[in-house]
Formats: sequence, C-alpha cells, structure tokens
Amino acid sequence: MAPSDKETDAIRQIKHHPAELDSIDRKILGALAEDASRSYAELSKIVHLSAPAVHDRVKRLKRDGVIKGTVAILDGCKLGRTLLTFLLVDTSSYSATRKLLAFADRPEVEELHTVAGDGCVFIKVRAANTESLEDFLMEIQSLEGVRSVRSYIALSTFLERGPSPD
Amino acid sequence: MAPSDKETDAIRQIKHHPAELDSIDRKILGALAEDASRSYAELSKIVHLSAPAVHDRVKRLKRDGVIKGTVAILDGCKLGRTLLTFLLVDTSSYSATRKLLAFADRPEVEELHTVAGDGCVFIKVRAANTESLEDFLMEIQSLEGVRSVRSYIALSTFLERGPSPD
DNA sequence: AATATAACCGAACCACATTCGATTGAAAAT
DNA sequence: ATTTTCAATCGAATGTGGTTCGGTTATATT
Repeated sequence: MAPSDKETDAIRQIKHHPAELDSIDRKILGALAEDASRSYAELSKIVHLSAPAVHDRVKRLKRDGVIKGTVAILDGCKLGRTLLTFLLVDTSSYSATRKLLAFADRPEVEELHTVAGDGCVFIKVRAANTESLEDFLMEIQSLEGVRSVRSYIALSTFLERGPSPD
Repeated sequence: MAPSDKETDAIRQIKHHPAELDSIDRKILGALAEDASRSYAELSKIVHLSAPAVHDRVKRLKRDGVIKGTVAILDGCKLGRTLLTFLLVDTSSYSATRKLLAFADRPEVEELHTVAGDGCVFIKVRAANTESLEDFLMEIQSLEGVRSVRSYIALSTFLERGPSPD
C-alpha cells in the first residue's frame, strides 16, 4: 500500500461515515420530518426509487445519526396544558445555573438551554394554567442566585416543528 | 325517548368524544412521545394489556387528536445548522407583525409565536452559521415597523422535546 | 483491462399491524 | 330484580408493509 493510500483511506472515513446528504436524502428527511408514518412505498414514489433502496438510505441516515428517532406529537391543550410560556432567567452564579438545569425533568418543561446575552438560562414551559405557571415562577425566583426572570406568554402559535433539511 | 335522555346523550357526547385520559392512556402517550417506533407488542408489556387493546386506545387517541402525528427528529448540526437562536421582535404595528408571520415558511425557522410582554413576536431559528443568522437578522430589522430585535444565542441545549402527558 | 465497491432493483419472506368474533363486566333501562 | 346495551378486552386469524436476499449495473481504483 503506497503512502498516499493512507490519506485516501482517511478521507474516505471522513467522507463516508459522517453523512453526505444528496438531494434524495433531503427529500426523504423532509418527508419523514413532516410525517414519520409514511410507508417506504409512499417514499419510493416521492423520490422515484424502489422501496428497498429507500430503506437502505433511511437505515444509513439512522446509523449516521441524522435521524435521531421518531416521536409522537401530542396536543398540549388536550393533555390539560393550555399555557405556553418562555422564560429568560438571569443568574448571578454558576451554582444557580446548575440548580436551574435540574428543572429539565419537570413534565411541564419542554426546552432548556443556556444562552448568551443578558439572560443566562432559557426555558420553554407548557403549564396547565396561570396558577401552576405562577407556582413554577415562584419556585425559580426564590432560588439563591437568580437575579430576574422575564416571562413571555405565547398568545398564538403559528409554527412549531423540528430541524428541516431544506 | 324521555326528555331526560336528550341530556344524557349530550353528556355522553362530551364525556366520550373529547379524550378523558386514564393512567394507561398516559403511559402509552408517554412511551410514544419518547419513541414512536415502539411496537404494540412492546407497548402491551408496558401497560399489561393485549396488543389489540393497545391498538384500540392508540386509534382512539389519534381520532381525538391527542396524538397529532408522528415525526422524525433530525440532527440540526448534521444537517448543517449549527446555530440555534431565539429572537424577540418588538413591532410597532399590526402590519409589521403580519409581515413577520410570513417567515414561518423559511426552512431555518422552527417556531413562531406571538407573545404578550414587551416583545411581540417570538422566533426560534436554527441557522447554518453566524453569517446566515446575520442575513436573517438584517432582513427582519429592515422591515418597516420593526422597533427592535433581541437575539439569544443558545450555547448548550439540555432538553428539547414536545408536550408530556405526565 | 480487471477488480472492488456502492447503489439499485425485483422477488421472496417474515414480522407486526390490523381485523374479527367471542367474552366479560358495568351501567342503563324496563 | 332482570334484561338490555355498550364499551373494553382478549385470542386467533388475516394482510399489509417492512426487511432481507441475490443479482445487475455503474463508477472508481489498481
């Protein structure tokens, strides 16, 4: 094996394992991100390929982690969660931030990120009603090291989805 | 049919059609919200019911709209979207708000809500990089009637999911 | 030119979703 | 109290669709 082959192999590893997505892959991803219950027969019509070919591609996309999984989307209101709110929590210490991260296992919390900017932690909360939101807010505000909490209550939702391949 | 029967029928319509969720329903919903690819056999073990019984319940939950659908979750980074940002846009007119709602069909926009509080429109954006975010921001800031845009760039994401039945 | 590899196809297979008929239990009507 | 009705469940049978397989083509490499 010539020395240059080592380089080609390395490139192949990088080029092959991490997903290089062509337009067909993106079409499949878009279709499944919209509705994961579509059959391979249906997908095969969209991309003009056979069902096994689509199957191979989906398998590869899952193996490479481009498709992280499939989930059922539930109706928050029908579950009794009528109030969507975004919280921007300004913390003064790292220990306070850490305490906030523990709120990730609350059922009403849907997203939790640390952010740059004047707020430190960003939380998406879907509470049952204003009362339970108030309870939640009180709990956060009473934490040691929490400077301020700004709440943005959602009035209407026009779009809510995951990452798109387009 | 006695006059009182009309009332019972009305009550039945309300009690039966809109979902009244028992603990088994919630377990099923939780399992599917986490991983919608679970088989009915698997679900039947979780809730100690037969597969057809679980099937009936899932069918009912879909019919009632508690389960809105199933979607594939994609990896934003592997799609080339590395920068998650939350925007709070303060508008001075309704026409400006309407113009912002049109951004719902941009591929990098994942959520779009109107909110109460000082900001008017809330946008979750997953852009390829800082450059494309800047382009996006410029476009919004240059809209007639947009007073200010506050950006919160996500550093780390600790939780990101949909409504939970718990 | 020869070889290896990846992507694709049609056909066969098999697992799982779905349907069916029967049974139970609980509530409503007589 | 007895009968009727209805919803929920089950085991067994069915059928669609996911999955595997062997063979073919096209491309890239030696």
